[in-house]
Amino acid sequence: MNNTNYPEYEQPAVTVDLVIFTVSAEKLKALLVKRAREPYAGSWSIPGGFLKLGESLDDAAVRVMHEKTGVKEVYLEQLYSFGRPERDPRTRVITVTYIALIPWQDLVQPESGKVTDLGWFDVNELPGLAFDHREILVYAVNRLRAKATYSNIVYGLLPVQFRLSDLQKIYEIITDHPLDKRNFRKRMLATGLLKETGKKELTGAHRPAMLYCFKKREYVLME
Amino acid sequence: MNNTNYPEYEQPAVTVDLVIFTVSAEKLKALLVKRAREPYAGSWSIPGGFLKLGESLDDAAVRVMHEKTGVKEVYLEQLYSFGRPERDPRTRVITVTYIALIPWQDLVQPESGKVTDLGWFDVNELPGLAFDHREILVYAVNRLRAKATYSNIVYGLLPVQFRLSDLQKIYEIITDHPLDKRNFRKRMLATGLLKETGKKELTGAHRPAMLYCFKKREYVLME
DNA sequence: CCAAAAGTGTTATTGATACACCCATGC
DNA sequence: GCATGGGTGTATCAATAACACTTTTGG
Repeated sequence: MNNTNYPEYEQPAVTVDLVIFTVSAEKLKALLVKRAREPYAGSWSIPGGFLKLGESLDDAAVRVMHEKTGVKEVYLEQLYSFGRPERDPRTRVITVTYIALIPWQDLVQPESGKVTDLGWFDVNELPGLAFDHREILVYAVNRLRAKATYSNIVYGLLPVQFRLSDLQKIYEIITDHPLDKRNFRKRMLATGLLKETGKKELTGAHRPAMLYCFKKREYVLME
Repeated sequence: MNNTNYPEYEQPAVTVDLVIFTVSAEKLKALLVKRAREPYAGSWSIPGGFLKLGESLDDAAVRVMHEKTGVKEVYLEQLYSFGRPERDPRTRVITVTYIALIPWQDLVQPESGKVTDLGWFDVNELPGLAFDHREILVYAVNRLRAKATYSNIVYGLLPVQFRLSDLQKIYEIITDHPLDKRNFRKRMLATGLLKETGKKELTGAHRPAMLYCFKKREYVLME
């Protein structure tokens, strides 16, 4: 024993892994990284990295987010910690996972042009994933679905200004249920979280839509 | 670098800490341990321990629970992972925290007879706590409050058989709101999660109450 | 017969759901 | 003028909330 009462035996490694969501082309998608090295070389995995000793868990999540997407200001929420002893074949690794939400419009190069080791995948058509990353991703999708129904979490998937039909579409994609347009609008406006911008959408061969924004871009429980 | 692609620099320590709840004497209480050693020697803290390399996070939680209460079969749920670099003054420690619920009646020696380094504290009258344990405890209470309103989580605080008034009292204590007796009973029976046992409470100078139990003692969402 | 907790229904209010047509624009 | 999505109101139904007295037992 040392005099600090801390164990001297080996400690597990700690990583921070992210399930980064966006919505595009009517699909809920997650960002995956193709692994370059063993184990699971060539497999897709969710992005992550080792926790550095000086940084908090949240800081590590922000760092990984920035490394993979170039974006810093996003919705981030700790999801769960996974730590089965066998989840990494080499050594003991505890992973603290996060959900991140990013508006499709904020991505620097949508559909990852020439970068082939990064890809956005429809969460309903996932490739084989390394480690226990499928379990993590499924857990994240369930959490996102649940929170969409009782919070304004989807603001993280929308640009600053949006049409009510954009908002409705996001809800429909995440929960996979169609919504009634009139009831949806009534309910959303009743929350008091939205504000008309006064501006109108210009493009499109149809009546232009009022653009709305969230009064505060922060997580709030609804209803 | 080694050939496993794992960092050779120092890893943080990983602990598993528990917020163990019970309800007694009309109060929601948490189990605290008086620290024997520095840092925070003499302060109260939530029970916990270092993760062993061969055990899962859940296994570690069960182990700590058993060590402190002598009880193994309890409701356990992972709460959150805390990892501010300065949260332990000596070295980097990530803690994965859990909530545990235990029926007062299951405790071997209620009000911890001669054991003075363990104590049950009203969550509204907490002593000074070591590390960031106050933050963790407050977080746990909020989670328990929230879940009480939309799940049957309170089964973990009740013995196998109980009166509907016991159930109501638990809800009132956790949420700190009085409930209407008739509406409460209607709503609870409507969930279909309860079953009459046929037995009746015997003690007491009043009409004996029907005893109920949960059809399944497992976590279910309500409403 | 008194104290103590158990048990039991109805009404009013509120929120949720279902549903169909006209409007403004670009081409 | 036609195709496209934008925008609006009412009626029904379901869930929730408010509310007070009778019953059974022990002492």
